[in-house]
Amino acid sequence: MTKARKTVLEVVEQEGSPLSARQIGARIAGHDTATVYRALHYLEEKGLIDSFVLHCDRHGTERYYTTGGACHRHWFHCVECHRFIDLGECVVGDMIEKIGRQKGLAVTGHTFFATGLCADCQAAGKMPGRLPSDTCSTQTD
Amino acid sequence: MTKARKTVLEVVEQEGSPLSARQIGARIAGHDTATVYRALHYLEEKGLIDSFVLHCDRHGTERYYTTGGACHRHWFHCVECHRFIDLGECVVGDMIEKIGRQKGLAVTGHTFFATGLCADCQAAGKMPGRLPSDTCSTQTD
DNA sequence: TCAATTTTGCAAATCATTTGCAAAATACTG
DNA sequence: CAGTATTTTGCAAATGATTTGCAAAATTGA
Ligand SMILES: [Mn+2]
Ligand SMILES: [Mn+2]
Ligand SMILES: [Zn+2]
Ligand SMILES: [Zn+2]
Repeated sequence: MTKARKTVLEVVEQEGSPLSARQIGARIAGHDTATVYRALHYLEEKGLIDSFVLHCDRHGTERYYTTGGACHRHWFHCVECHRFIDLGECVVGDMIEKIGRQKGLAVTGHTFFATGLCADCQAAGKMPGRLPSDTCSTQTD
Repeated sequence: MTKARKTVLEVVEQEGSPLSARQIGARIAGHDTATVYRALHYLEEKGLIDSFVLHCDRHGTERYYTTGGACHRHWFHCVECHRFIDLGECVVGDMIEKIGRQKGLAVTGHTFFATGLCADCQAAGKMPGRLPSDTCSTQTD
């Protein structure tokens, strides 16, 4: 494990919630974007991190990385403040495994996440279909 | 509803399984890529189609479009032949709604799909972690 | 210590998707 | 219907995330 890869892994593990490559790069000093992406590929292939692709109006289509391993989790993405909220350990794995087996499929992976408004943003009076004038107050990088 | 938009909608509805913008464009004669994308945005905003973003090694990160409306479904993507297989009507909507409510979240949408090997590709002796020399026999566009 | 292998930084390339802009199509109005 | 306002489209150029070629730097191993 090289220093760059270790650093990327530590950033992902310490954050706890999903991070984009751009966000990871911003948290690392002195490493090129290509190195970050190559480290992410390496770590995912080793099973040390997981990823999923999410599209939101503000950030477009980006891949997000989380800690990997046996106990994988799923997330909620607030379309207003763009924070991720932990939905807990996977509760759909067994379900999809069973459905797949009924159809003769060998399920090796799945992607699951929800979107909407977090509690804070609801309290702030934001509506799901918000105006473009609304700002992104919490997530700037 | 303009002709271009109607054509795009018909292509999506007639296909039944998810299609990428590229595939949709290939099924339509005489319409620019930009027009296809703009039609897709329009149709999705009107709730006539749904979409999700999926990443696979062969096709990279692409957005896939399906028929929209009340009864939405989820899909399995074969990483070998790249066909989509219908997993039936959504069975996670209520579940995630409940989990969200417990955490004070206003869930407005979710993405859920599985990946692996379809029955045909398993029978053909393909393994989930396949070699780059394996070819994409069924999906060419 | 020296050659072989792997990793990195930098710049350029990819590729899906978006956007500016003027022409074409459509909707409206008198 | 004619004339004008609004919307949509085609084309080309721009975007932005991600990938890749290549030579230098770092690491490995004998
Ligand atoms: Mn976001
Ligand atoms: Mn595919
Ligand atoms: Zn929020
Ligand atoms: Zn298959």
